[in-house]
Amino acid sequence: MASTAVARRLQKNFRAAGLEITIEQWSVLYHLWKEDCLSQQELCNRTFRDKPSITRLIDNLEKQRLVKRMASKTDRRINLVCLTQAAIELQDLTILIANQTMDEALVGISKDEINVVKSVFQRVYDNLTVTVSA
Amino acid sequence: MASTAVARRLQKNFRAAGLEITIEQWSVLYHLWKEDCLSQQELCNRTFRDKPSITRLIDNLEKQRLVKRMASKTDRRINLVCLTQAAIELQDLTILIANQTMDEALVGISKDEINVVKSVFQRVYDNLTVTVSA
DNA sequence: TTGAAATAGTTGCATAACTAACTATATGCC
DNA sequence: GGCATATAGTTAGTTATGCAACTATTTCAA
Repeated sequence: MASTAVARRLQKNFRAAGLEITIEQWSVLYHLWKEDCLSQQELCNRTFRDKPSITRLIDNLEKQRLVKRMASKTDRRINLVCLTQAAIELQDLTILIANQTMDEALVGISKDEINVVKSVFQRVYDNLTVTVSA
Repeated sequence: MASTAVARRLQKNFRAAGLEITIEQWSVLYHLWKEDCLSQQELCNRTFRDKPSITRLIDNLEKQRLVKRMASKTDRRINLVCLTQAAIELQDLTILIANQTMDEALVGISKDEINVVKSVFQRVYDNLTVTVSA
């Protein structure tokens, strides 16, 4: 319920600022702002989504002219997903809104507590996803 | 990513046990096991979902003959959602699987850490949803 | 070198979420 | 009594997720 509440609030704050992107689309853009022109597979890994989800998120981002698929020159199976100028211009405002939303959510919560939560979640993630090699 | 990993693992464990229910359906049943024959609105409140989501979850649960909508005798606007015998029989097994899944997820995590996480999430939830009355 | 297996991406189908608009019933004030 | 308003639930449209099956391309080993 807490995570749903945060997601709803972030979406609401995007809309209030006139931004027509979903938080899922934003999470893809976020990784492209850190490193542009990633393959769809690399976006799957970094956003923890499966391939069909990324295919359709990129479809919608392309419709909104926020990214473009570019064929890789070295491997013809690969699409590189690259930001458009419009998407580059969204970066500062959306990250500001995301930070403000986290501030709203984290009122009264200490750095130490946040670190405990992060550490617990990392271990939960590892418990369920790290495979032991023989 | 941690919460998605837990959700995926729980769904996988349900399937492995031959259970054809989604975790969203399970979360509705969970509240009905605690108190049967709730209105759809009450299920909205308890599961933190909106009304259309509950309408369709109940549609699907009815198709699978796990719940029945019964007209309220005191207020004709209200559907009471009641468990069938088949759903009552699912309770023990699914709660066992859910507990086992949490055990898998929480390996190496202390009670104190869990309490910090719960407390932080309660405050995040309150920060975003509790409205101050004048 | 050729053919099996691996990798990258897409499509189809089912379920679920959010918003907005809608119907039906109940409440309450004048 | 009658009308405005509130409440309970449904429907329609868009986006997103998971799974399975599919195509295209690359890799690698017999």
